[in-house]
Amino acid sequence: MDNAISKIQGAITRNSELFEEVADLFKIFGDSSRLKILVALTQSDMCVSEISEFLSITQSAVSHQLRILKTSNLVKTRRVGKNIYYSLTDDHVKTIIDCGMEHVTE
Amino acid sequence: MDNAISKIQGAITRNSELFEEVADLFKIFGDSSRLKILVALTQSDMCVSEISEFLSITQSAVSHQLRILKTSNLVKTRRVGKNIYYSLTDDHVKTIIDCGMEHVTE
DNA sequence: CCCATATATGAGCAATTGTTCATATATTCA
DNA sequence: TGAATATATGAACAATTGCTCATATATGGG
Repeated sequence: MDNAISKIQGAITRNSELFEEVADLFKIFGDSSRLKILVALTQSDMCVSEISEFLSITQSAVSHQLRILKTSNLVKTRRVGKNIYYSLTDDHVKTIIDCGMEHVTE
Repeated sequence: MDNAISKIQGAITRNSELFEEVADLFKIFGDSSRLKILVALTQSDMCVSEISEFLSITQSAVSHQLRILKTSNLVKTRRVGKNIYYSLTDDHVKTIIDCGMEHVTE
């Protein structure tokens, strides 16, 4: 009696694209540099050089990661003089991170 | 006045290992095969061949993914005759997935 | 306008990842 | 016990990833 199972299969196959999107979202949170950037941004907007400094990685590396975050609409930018400040687009980000934190910290 | 920033930096640097753990958790959800397996398991326990069938990937590939899920304690197993049934260890998994789904579906 | 500073971008590379194929292990049934 | 079935495992490989280096772009100050 795999009727129940085949219903599940149906639901998942039918929404395959959705799950791929969700997986892609999680993938973004799945790198510690990006995660730390996002965590930092939940506390305060920051510019590239600030992030680069506290993560101890190259400005270039930070820029690359920020581009990924921006492309996926998790962060937005505003220019202030020579600096470009990054901030979260919404607070889903914080919710998701908290969700993961809760699991890890039991 | 980067006092605020340096506090954030401190908090993140101090908890660096925690964030790496959290990132590793998200990484697991960041593959669509694994995600779909987890989603399926929120609905019903399933054995390897059932999963393999509905995901349309090799039994071997499923086993490999299940091993990852088991190693990270997201799923547990029980043997029933020739089959090994996989189930979620707790419902944090569902919570996390729902979190991500909510963001994607706006 | 030119120079210093801030950020972005592209190429290249090592490391990691997800899959498949072949094979090993384990359990049931005749 | 031996064949059939279910699952696990290891090697190999292509694809992806995250970083660095070099360089491009853009802004503000003198």
